[in-house]
Amino acid sequence: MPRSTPRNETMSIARLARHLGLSEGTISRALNNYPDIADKTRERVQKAARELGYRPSSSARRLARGVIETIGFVLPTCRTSHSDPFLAELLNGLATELALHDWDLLVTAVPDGHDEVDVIDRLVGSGKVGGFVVARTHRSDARVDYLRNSGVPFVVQGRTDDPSDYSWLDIDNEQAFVDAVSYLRHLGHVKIACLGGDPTMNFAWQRRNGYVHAMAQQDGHIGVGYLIDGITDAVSAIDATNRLLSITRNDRPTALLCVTDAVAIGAMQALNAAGLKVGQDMSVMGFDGLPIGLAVQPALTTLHQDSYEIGREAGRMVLGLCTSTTPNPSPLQTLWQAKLTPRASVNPPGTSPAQQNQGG
Amino acid sequence: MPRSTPRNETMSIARLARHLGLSEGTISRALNNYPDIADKTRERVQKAARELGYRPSSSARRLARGVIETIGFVLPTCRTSHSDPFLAELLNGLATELALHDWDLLVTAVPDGHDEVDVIDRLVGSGKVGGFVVARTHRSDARVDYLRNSGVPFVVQGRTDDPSDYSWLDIDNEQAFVDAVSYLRHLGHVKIACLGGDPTMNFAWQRRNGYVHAMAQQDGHIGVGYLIDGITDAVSAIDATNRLLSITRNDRPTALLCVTDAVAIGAMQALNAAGLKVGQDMSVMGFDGLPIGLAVQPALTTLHQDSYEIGREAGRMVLGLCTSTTPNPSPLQTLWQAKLTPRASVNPPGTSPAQQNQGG
DNA sequence: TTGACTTCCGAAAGCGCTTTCGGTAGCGTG
DNA sequence: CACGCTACCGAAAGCGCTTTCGGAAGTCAA
Repeated sequence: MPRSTPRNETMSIARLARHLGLSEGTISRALNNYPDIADKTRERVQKAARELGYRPSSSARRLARGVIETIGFVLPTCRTSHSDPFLAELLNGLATELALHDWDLLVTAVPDGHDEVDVIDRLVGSGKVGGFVVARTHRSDARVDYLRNSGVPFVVQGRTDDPSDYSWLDIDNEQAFVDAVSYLRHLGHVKIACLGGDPTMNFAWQRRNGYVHAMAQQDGHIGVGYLIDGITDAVSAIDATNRLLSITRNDRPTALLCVTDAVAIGAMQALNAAGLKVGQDMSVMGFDGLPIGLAVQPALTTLHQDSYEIGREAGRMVLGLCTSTTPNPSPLQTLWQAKLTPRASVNPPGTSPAQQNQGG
Repeated sequence: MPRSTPRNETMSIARLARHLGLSEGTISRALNNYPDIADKTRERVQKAARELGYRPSSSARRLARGVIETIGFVLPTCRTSHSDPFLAELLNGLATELALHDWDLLVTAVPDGHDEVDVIDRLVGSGKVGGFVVARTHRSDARVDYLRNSGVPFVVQGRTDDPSDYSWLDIDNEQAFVDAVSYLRHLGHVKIACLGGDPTMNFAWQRRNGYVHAMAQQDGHIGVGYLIDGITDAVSAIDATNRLLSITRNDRPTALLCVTDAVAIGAMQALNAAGLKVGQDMSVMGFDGLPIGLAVQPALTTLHQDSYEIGREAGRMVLGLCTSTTPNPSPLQTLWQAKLTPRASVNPPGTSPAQQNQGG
């Protein structure tokens, strides 16, 4: 079990130096692969360090080198997206990418009554983090505004209304919903409704815009009451769907575009409860590609985004900014396309059970 | 010359000292509320520090004081519980509690091909964290074994098979499933089946045991094929439920206890697909209290656990251990009770729609 | 043998903060 | 006025590491 011995008191570089009869400076340079150390010495030092379980103190190293090698991340406060699967995966990808480069991820939450920007400011000001990642951006986002003139390298997952002069990566939400509308119209749907999310969140706003623009361009008719904003979870989706169902039979939409899978699942429940068949009486489409979309009946057609990979990429980008030697690196901006994933919850209008898509 | 504007350069304690005509030591003691500093001086220093935006460098402070004030957390690797709502909430609670005490949370992931214990070891060894929190414990857990003789204070969310000599907090999973069985039997159910989770995960094992013991004690009969292990998500739940439905009519269970809400929702989908009415033909019960349980039809009876509060408590406990002055503080152990939350998915066997529980 | 290099390592000065120790001023007491 | 005492602050030694600088060997050509 050649892991560091538990009873490992403080194994400092000084002890190592004494042990080997070398100076501290030599040890340090040997361990950090400086070229002016004899190969024989370097190996001897590295071997001893390994055997004695020496680990440089990161505080001391950071202080001496003046680097941080830590990225900050603030958990979004919005109570509505509490059990947010997207976020968990994003965090996982981000942490993985950073771990692979021996950087740390400092995660903090915003306690009730505290200001989110203050929390970021403390992290940055005390030199605890050398870079930042923010997620779940609002159309106008105080965090981004703060970071923009803080001098700290940062990457935004999502964009704000004015995304020109900073680094971000985002799903092309608008295009995704344009594609979704095209897909539905291609199948023959004309009366397409939309359950939009919180309009202050940019991803929801963009998706909503994609719907509105695509409907306009494709001569689609957005019927009265077809567009319902502010739907953030399955519970509010049920309510909204029931409002759609109160529209008179002739004007009722045949397809329903939902801002997230969670909302789509709520909509499906409401349709079931009303005795309507999803995929026949009404087609339903979500966004995210959650695993549960495969479990529901019928399986949920969705726009899939790989949050884990988005997290990884966010990590790569912020590392790139932090380790860049140029004083003011130009912003990195990456746009991803969501993948339309057809399943059984969407079919041409008036489909009979026999003709229905295979789920899966 | 007068420096009115706070330069954005590094505002060190040395600059502050020069600015005020005091020594660095005095500044430090003034800011840290040492008693041997004149009130007048203290106020003058704190005012200047505030105005000039001075923030002590945390690396330097940590190095000098020999404290860490950072807690480590490793994201679980299990691919199955990827978009795990429980974990996201736990993290939120933990981060909140730590933030309130100005401690940091260092989150890391385990990249593919890396060893989880090595990851912890590096964090501990390099002095990056002064305490640890682990979640999603296995019955036999290498992480706990490592931490147990590492000397680092740590708290485990969940327990291992031998939970005697370390600090943990956990839901009383076994009791919860005992209660669940009692509840179902009280309603008249005798043929009760169970979809258990990954038996190497302790929470799943405990719940399964609760089911087995309660059935034995209450003269319940665990029919052939009634207990199915290894169900970790909605997709595998569908498959397992179909197996239950292949049992001949007379022996078929009338109630189904599921290891998690996600599994329960999969089971409900399978029952629906088979043309059975959940809450009438078969009662279904989950565990977690996810919001989506309110959105499904019928609403899901569940055993609710407040993951956010569990995270908060984990934070309190690990802070307690880390700041304890006694050299070997005795372990803190907290057991929580899950709250049985009756909803429409559970009713006495043979309930007609009219008699059914109200959802909500 | 000398000088000019090269190779390799030790000495020492930090990084920005904390904390011990000691000293000065000011106070009161006899 | 000497004494002790307290209140307050400065000097300085770290914390554990990095990095510059310079010097002692060793190498090679002339």
